[in-house]
Amino acid sequence: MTTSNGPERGDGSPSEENTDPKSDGRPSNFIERLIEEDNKTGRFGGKVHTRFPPEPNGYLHIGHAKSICLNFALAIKFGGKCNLRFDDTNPTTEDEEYVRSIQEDVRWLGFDWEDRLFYASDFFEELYAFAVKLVRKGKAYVDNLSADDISRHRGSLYEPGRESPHRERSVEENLDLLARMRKGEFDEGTHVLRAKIDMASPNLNLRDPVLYRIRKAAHHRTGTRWVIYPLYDFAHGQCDSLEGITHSICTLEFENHRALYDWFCQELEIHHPQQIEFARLNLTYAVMSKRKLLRLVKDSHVHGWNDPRMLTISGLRRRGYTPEALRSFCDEIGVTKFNSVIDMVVLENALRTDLNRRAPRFMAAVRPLKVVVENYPEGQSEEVEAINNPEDPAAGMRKMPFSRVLYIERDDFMEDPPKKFFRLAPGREVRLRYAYFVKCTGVVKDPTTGEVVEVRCTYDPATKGGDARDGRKVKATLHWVSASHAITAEVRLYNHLFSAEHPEDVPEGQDFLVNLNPNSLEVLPNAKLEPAIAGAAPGFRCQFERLGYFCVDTDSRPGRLVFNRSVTLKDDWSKIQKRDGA
RNA sequence: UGCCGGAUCGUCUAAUUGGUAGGACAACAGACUCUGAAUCUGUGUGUCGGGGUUCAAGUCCCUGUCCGGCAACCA
Repeated sequence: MTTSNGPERGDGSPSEENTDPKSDGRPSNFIERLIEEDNKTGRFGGKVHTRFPPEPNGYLHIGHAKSICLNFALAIKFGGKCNLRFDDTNPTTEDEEYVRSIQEDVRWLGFDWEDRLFYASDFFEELYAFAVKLVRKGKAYVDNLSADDISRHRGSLYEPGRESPHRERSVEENLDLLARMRKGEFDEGTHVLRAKIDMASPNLNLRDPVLYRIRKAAHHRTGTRWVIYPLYDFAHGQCDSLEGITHSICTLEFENHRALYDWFCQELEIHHPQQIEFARLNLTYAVMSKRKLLRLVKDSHVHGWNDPRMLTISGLRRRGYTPEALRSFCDEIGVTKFNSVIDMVVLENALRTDLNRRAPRFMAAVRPLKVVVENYPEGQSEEVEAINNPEDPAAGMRKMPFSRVLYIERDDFMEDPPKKFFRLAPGREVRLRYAYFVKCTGVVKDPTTGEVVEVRCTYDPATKGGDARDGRKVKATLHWVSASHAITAEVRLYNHLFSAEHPEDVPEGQDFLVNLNPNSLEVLPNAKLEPAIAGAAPGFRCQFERLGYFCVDTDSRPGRLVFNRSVTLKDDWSKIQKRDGA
């Protein structure tokens, strides 16, 4: 066997080396420029330490991948480190399951936090001490206004807020109240700790933000040890500080929180990282918010978080995406503060580019159409040699069985073809890749439906291997499989989950679900595959020639392979069809 | 009516910080081709508007317009 690249697991590693960020020296985005500036002035002693800080309340998606790549690549590029930190300050929404999946996803993407795995909950004691310090300084107070009242006192975007009647409690009373909050003496919602800043600030985040709330819920790590939990603003920056983060990179919606971030670091007199905001990733034909993804899962519009139509990392992984493709995508789209929407084809193209280079090719008729080669002896078969990967000579060759009855792709035959169709049609000759030229002599139709159920052909023995020695040309080369040797598999074709380019643009009163694409999944239970692929294991990726890149799904069972279409090949013919408005 | 941020080809993104507006993707055309793939070649009236400074402005100043975010005891 000359095959050197047979089906094997495609989830992993040997060839999937980490592609480091471009190191052409020049900063490639505004964040790198800011860091270079800090390094020049010695602001952090030339140190660069970033972190990826997910909340374990959902699965990671492609937007997180952008952040992960950014943070880890920055650390690599500047010779620093990047931590993984779970921002687990809200016990009611967080779960161990997410902690597990997030770590798996970050690792799969190719990044390593080494021994620097942190949890905000690791710092609950320190955070509490910070709160006490603030109270002692007269910069925080316990309020027992209701949530509604606090909200009402906050004012509006256009009017200043009003101070709480409890704002001027004594330090002693505040200390006492805070201690009793911690001890669990009060019910949820009755008391909060608030910073004392400025109820008239034009930045609403500075209107005495809540620092701690009472939540008598079990935390996935600290159990019932705590009944008060810090809010994001009071946890995030201080955790950054405690971990020695230098550059705290987050998305644009936290821009207005930076003033608070800075205020805490100053008042607490602790190491003060620089918060830098960038625009989150948006893609056409997709939604990205965790809330909406959760909705898709909970309402069963998809089959779970790792449904291959989901742009979660686990969904993309199952779909057949490679870490390399995702990384190069993230690199390609850049980092700015501009609220942009990336065309989905950019993502798809990143996968094509990666897989074209290294995916072995196979033949598969996913919508098989029977072809009988009339002048090929019944019961006879032979083997033809096929190239495993024309982009990679080292991938070698394999043999494919050829015989009298074959399957071709239904789309490759038309009884009455339009002008630009140059595949098989009555009277026309085409090449069966690596095998022979065949000429269509007729069709057999279903007498009731009129549907073509069989194509009749003759082959030219002189064209063996696919070459016509007489210099004869054909306009098309088709993929095919031998019917008696083929294996049957299920193939799942995926299309955009949403049919609208911007699914969230909906008329008043409707929501993004109206834009769900009813044809996002098409299951073809009777695809015919060449036998060489029979042993493929889940995760194995390959190209089905002329169709696209596919991978073996985890739903596969012995004797029953299931393939996911990861992405189609580019297809000029379908473009012509669309343009000529078929 | 407030605060913060943003605006460069269709889309994303560069521009040595005041000195030839470039790349990628898309699109189109062609070459090549045993994948209508890949590859190669070619194709662009793009700096939000109006003023100003300057020999020179995407970059600086003034002014306007449009877009996004912000009023959880979520992150």
